[in-house]
Amino acid sequence: MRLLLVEDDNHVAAALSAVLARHGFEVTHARSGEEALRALVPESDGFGVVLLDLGLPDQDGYEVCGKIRKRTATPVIMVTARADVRSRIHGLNLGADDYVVKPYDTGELLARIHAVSRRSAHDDVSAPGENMVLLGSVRIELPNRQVTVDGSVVQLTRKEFDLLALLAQRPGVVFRREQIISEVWRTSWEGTGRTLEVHVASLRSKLRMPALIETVRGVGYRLVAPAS
Amino acid sequence: MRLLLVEDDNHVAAALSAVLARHGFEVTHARSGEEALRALVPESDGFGVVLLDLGLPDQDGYEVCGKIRKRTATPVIMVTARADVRSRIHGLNLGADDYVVKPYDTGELLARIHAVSRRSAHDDVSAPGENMVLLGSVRIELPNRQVTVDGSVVQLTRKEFDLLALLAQRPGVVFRREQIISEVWRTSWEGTGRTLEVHVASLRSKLRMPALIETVRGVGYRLVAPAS
DNA sequence: ATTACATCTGAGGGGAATCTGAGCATCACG
DNA sequence: CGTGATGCTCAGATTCCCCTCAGATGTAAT
Repeated sequence: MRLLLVEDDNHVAAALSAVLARHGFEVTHARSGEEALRALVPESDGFGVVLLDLGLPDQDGYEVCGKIRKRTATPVIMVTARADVRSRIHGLNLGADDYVVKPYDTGELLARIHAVSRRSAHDDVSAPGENMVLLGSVRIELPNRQVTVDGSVVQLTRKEFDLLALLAQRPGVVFRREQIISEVWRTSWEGTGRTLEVHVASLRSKLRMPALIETVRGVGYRLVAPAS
Repeated sequence: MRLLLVEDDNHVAAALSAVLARHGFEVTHARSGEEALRALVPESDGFGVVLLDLGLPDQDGYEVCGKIRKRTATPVIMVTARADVRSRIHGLNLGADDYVVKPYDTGELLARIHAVSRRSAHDDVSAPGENMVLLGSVRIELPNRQVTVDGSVVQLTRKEFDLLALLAQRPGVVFRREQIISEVWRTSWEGTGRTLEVHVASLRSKLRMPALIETVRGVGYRLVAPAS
């Protein structure tokens, strides 16, 4: 599995990389927040997990985490010397999947990496095998995030695609609103806005097939399955 | 979201339940490993996360975690006083999603619960057979909230479906009115309204099989088991 | 800085889902 | 039968949920 290590201290990074490599990880090293974000372009990232050290020179580590979260769904483990509870809560609420305080035990870190990546293994869209979904005239290519309707490409934004991809994982089954929000937005965040509806509306209009996404009143949404 | 709290100390459980409830969780309390496992029967589980205290009277907490993992994909957060690294690693490698050491900060616990449930909002891969109930010519598909009678789809509203799904969990057994109301309406009100009757009536008419839902005078309702 | 776009927020409205209450039907029991 | 208790039907009234829209905020590229 590929792992992105964000850490400004070269010595620490080298030592940790060695350990991780010995346990089967393919480590990429980023020295700054900017470098990390550049590596995480959604179309080509393929990282299974991000190890994010908060003591970065160029940006606030929390900001970086927030930006990562907006860009991809790749799980993030924060690593930092800041042990106080407030920092932990802040980090976790920004969408981090775990928060480890230095100094940490390497074995535990490894166990936590495994725990986190175990969870998101399902969502992995890196294997180019059966990662295409066909629904009537709509074709969804998960790996390259492309959608075509009647053969012509439709440009979807990041959230639009994530939303569609989620629903397309199981056509016909109903996804609850909260479920969709936590999967697509991945941040504990109140539901007072009309955000989800807006994105659904935009999707419906772009796919030129409003009936494809069915709203299940009081519950959520689902894709209508092609006649079975 | 539903949460299963496994904790043998009633005082601790009560206090924690209150906090969790105040943050929007619907808490079920299990006092032993056995009780927890009984609550996690696939058909009625629906828990978003399990909080597992390791200091249980009847079984070793780690074993319970392993058994839970074999039974469902519901995320597990271990809570324990055992702080040593070896225990943490052991727990995480057994399939726990997070490991929190007592005494913990409640806010952090909440943040971790959110982080964990966020990550795994959907992954219990469901065999279609398990989540489908057949009653004569009526077929109920739980995941996609669809009901068909003689092969043709019947549109049910939210309450109608919830009500039918509840009764269908145990065909033949009688559900008491109050029981139905607290399950479907998730509130223990209901003084004097004719609400339940109205929904039952509507269900009967939509299913075109009035005899399917039998009213048990003075008690409640039940589905008649397919008599054949 | 400017621009283009993506995303989020809040108000307003419509329509389905749900609730309510009164009167009617049915049941259990004498 | 007669009677009270319980469940049923029906038609508004009401609530709730979702959609649309228009602008505010945020983000990435020039």
